[in-house]
Amino acid sequence: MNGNKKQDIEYTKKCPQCGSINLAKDYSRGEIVCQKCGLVVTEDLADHGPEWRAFDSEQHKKKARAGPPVKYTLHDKGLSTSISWKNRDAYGRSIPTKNRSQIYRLRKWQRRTRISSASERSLAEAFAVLSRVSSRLNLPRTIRERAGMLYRKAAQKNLIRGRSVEVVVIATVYAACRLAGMPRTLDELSKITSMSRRDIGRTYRFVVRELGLKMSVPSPLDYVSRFVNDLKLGLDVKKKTVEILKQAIDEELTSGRGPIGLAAASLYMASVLCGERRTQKEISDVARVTEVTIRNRYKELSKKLGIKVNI
DNA sequence: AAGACGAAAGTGGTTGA
DNA sequence: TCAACAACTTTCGTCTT
Repeated sequence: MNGNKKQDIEYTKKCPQCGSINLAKDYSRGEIVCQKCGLVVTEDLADHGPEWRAFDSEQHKKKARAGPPVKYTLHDKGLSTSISWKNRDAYGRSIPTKNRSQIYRLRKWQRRTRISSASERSLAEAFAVLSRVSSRLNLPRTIRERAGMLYRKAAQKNLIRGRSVEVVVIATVYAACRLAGMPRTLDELSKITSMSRRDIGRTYRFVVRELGLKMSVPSPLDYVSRFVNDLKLGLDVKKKTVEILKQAIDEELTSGRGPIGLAAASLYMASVLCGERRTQKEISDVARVTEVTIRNRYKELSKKLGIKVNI
């Protein structure tokens, strides 16, 4: 990274590294982060924003009752008092028996509130991770909420035990994307987090099994919108791509083939046919498959569907 | 010079014994 | 648990525009 990130850069300005204007505040870390290249532009935001994100109205009520926002890392700091188990007061005098039952009740409640604050703390951590991951992916709110719901279900069922909070959150994000018909690859997830594809996949399968989620196999059609957007292509190209893919599905050319490769190849063909041509390289960059795969698929499709593509 | 092409060898995940 | 297998990637030399 370049060394001048501490200069006075407003988050309304451009990223000094890649020039993108897509900078976003990351409340959970107190940073301004470039959404394109990941550069941390500024640290230490003056306003750390709300401690909590509300994922549904019920949760909002629960979280909103509290006073001013506090950084979750400071949760509990200086606020809790411990009550010794010895029956002595602050001066070391023994406490009269008539007050003992009162002290006992205090201890009991302290024990209870400790337990609840521990679980709330881990939820806070989870939602911080969720917020970070989903802003890196530019996920719509509905998907974030869905991932949040999945995580809470997983937490209720004690599925986090023995796993890191982070990997479970990422797995729920992966699941939520697929449920919403906007699948991301495990590679994408592992690239923006510190977890490996293996671990995310394993945790994902575990969560799906334990929560009894009904997952369907991703269709190539699910990828079209995103790729069209990323390549700034028109609506006609999108329509054409979908048309080609539907034909391919009808002719059963899709089984056993990777959905991304199929989507990429169809998009390539459609872009040429519509006169808004993108190179195989450009498409392979956004689709994250190689040009070779795009070539193989598109050769196959144009031959079997009888679609002539003149380069 | 850039893009497209395709052969050949390598990689990681799935499947079935 | 292991080997076979198909899809996909990497690499690289060649052809086309």
